[in-house]
Amino acid sequence: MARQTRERILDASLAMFNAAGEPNVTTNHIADELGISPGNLYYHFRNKDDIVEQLFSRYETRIDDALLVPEERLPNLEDIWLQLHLVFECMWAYRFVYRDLVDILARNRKLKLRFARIMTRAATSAAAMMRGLVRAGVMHASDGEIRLVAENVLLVATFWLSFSAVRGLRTEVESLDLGRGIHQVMVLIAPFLRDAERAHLSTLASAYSDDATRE
Amino acid sequence: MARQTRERILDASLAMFNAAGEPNVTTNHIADELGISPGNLYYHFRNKDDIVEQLFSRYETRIDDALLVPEERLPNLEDIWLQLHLVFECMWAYRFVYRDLVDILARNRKLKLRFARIMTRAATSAAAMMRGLVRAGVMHASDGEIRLVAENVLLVATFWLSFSAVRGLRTEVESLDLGRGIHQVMVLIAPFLRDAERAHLSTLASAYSDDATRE
DNA sequence: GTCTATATAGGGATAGAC
DNA sequence: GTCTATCCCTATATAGAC
Repeated sequence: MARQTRERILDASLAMFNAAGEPNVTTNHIADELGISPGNLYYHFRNKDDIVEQLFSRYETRIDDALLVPEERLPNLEDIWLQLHLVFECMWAYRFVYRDLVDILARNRKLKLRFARIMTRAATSAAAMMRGLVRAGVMHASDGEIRLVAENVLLVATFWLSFSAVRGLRTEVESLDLGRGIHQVMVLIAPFLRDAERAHLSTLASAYSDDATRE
Repeated sequence: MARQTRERILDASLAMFNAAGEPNVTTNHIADELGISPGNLYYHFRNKDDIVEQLFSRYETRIDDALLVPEERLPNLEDIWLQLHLVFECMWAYRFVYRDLVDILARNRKLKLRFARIMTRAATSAAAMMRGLVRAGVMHASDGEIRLVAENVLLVATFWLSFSAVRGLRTEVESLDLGRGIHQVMVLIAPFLRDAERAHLSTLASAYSDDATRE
């Protein structure tokens, strides 16, 4: 049953970190939630940071997978949309990482390095996708433009959940907001698309944009 | 001397919050730094939140001022640049607010409401500036495009400092990064500019873009 | 206004019994 | 593997002397 308890601790920690923010959840809270003793929790994990790092490893595996660029053929808009969907689903599942990103990484040097690597991979992936669109004739942009836009894609994606939490008055960020996040990323590349594709995009977008910018 | 001590506490708190993050600075740290007793600190402020709220009020006054849109005439690119500069300088001065934004606002409902108001003002200001550029013939964009781009302007500006801290390996965000942040915001509107202005912009930008995306 | 001393609470973590 | 008990430490906050 050791394995099971360990997993239960990780699952509960993830849920509680996501709900309240990692800094606001103590090891005692986690033990209470599971109905186990704090001592038991510390039998399975060295300390709280150990739990965070294990969860980060899960996250890392999943985001690495989501960032794989299919090399077989030239990408189209649907490919981008699909990949963004995978990435945003992953960010949503591990949103505690993004909620207190700066603080978490500042307190843990190892995680900072690992996250920096993910960002580099993401930048490469985003630029590759856009260069694919250019080669496919769907998009028109110079390498310099692509580099700058890719950086903004990273930024918007990374902080979309935080932005969503802070913008407006809702206390809870809802899973619904993911679609709007994907849309806001697409807005970054829309100006560089061929007219037909841009029109196609704004059709897809109208579903989201209805209540996109109200407060 | 009461007034002076109060101000000294606020100044030291701001510096320490900015340096280490508000959650990582205790009232004892602040008292130690100033060479006063914790009791003295609590004579001047009800609690730590009181200090945070007073600093937030300073920030609020300054950002409100920076967000004022000059109504006299149609804006040009330099006006945008200047306003962004004022806004980014303010964000830099009170960067502790942005470093742990989600957590701080989640823990203090009043601040959440006040920040939401600032965001609404900022969105209005950004959209107004862009509509001004359109009327001046410098920019070409529909109202719908402006609304969406304004939202991304808000997001990039709000989280630029966090992004900068998390991207790459430097521990410290430097004041130098402000220029790059302004540049990344300009990248958002560049695709909608007339050719002449876009060229002008990329000339201004070359100073920043040299080491913009290295890791 | 400022200090010293202290109350109170909570979090992280460990020892040792079972 | 799990629990009970506990230690240590730090943070917030207050009381009362000066």
